[in-house]
Amino acid sequence: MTANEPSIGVKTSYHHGDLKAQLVEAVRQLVEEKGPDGFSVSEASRRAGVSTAAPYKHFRDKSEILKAVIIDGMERLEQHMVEAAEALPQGSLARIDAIGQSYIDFARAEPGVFRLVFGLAEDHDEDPDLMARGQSCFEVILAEVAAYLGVQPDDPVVFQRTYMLWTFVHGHSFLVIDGKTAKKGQVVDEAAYLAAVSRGVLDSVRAVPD
Amino acid sequence: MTANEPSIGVKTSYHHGDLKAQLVEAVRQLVEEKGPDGFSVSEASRRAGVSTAAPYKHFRDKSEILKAVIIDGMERLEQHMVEAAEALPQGSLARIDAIGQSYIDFARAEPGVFRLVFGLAEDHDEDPDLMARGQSCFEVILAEVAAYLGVQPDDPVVFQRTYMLWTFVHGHSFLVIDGKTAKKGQVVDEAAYLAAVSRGVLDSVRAVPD
DNA sequence: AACTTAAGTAAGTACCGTTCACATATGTAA
DNA sequence: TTACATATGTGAACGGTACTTACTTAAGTT
Repeated sequence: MTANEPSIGVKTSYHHGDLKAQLVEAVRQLVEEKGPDGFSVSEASRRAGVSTAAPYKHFRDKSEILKAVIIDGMERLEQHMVEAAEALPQGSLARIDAIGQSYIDFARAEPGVFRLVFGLAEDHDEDPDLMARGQSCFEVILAEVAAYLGVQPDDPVVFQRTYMLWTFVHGHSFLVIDGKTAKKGQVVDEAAYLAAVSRGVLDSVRAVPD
Repeated sequence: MTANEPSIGVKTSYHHGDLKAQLVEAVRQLVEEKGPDGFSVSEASRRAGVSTAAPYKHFRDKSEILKAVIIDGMERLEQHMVEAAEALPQGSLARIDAIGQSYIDFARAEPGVFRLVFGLAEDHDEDPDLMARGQSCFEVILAEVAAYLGVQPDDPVVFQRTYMLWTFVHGHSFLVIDGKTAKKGQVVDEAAYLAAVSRGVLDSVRAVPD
């Protein structure tokens, strides 16, 4: 046992009992505190109250721990979106706006994790777990757009419009957490702004040729 | 002198002559090769053919080297945008589209640097150099949008529309380099897509209340 | 030619990622 | 219960990295 007491969880015996989950939680906290690349396995171990070698019984290497944090973040983001949608009537613009807003809110609440989820690692597209989770998130909005437009989800126009909305919300989220919008009262009313965009994308924009 | 020959530049004498610039270039290469957090000062020193302590005569610490790479990237991005615009008539939608396309092209060509420019470091918004460079980039599009809409650049509507365009292009760029669009023939014709969005944002979207 | 300063070096410190040999707890089967 | 396999912990070590320090050498400057 080290001189330091663990700062999260309790290690009551030689065996920890829940180390894997607590390491993920420790890394999540560190990522928010010090930025996506500002965490160390050592520091996470210290916070969980175990030796620096212990994590390697649960994860192959540092990047696997990161991946677990990313997947956890994706799951929470999707849940956040679903919850935001539930309160509003299906097939309504308000519901689509609420989903977009929840996406932006998540980025603001957990910028470190958000950055991690989207692109810190270069090789996301080679990992089937991550791609599947991402697809699952995308389908939440896709289903809503299909319902609003009154067509089948596999109609190409649904993908196009959903993608447009996503790029907008995604881009705005990044610019927000990068402080690029921090100049005084720009984008004062985010909700009105969102509504204008979704209206434009879903009602006004001409079809893009396939 | 180390056993390794420098891989970029030539060290003809005890004094290097151009170490600062060559370190930035070495880091730029490393960032593209190994990702934004996959570079080390040591490796960059090795590539420039100097000892690992030499960089600290030119930069305070690792983050200052990164910042130099970021500013260099921002300058090149802006130049890229300006060059793309020059070929086309001022005040035309084609010109605005070309600027957007050059932005996306840059992200595709230098995904590592692009990621660095936008948000790897958490504290961009606290650095006046970086903010000024970013603003300068933004103003390139702002001026074009103002010209297209036929109003003064300081008109609030110009900011709104420019910001909308930026979030779209920015979001799309990130999704592209993250491989999130890599599923078959989605967004087949990027140019047509861009044109539809810019048309929608600049011609169709209702005004957002201030 | 003497002095200051800019720009390099080698060696050292502290930390980090990872592995290894080993220790201890837990589960299963005799 | 006992014996053994397995899961999960430890401390010590290795090499790599960021950065500092004391020292050296080149390049102005007067």
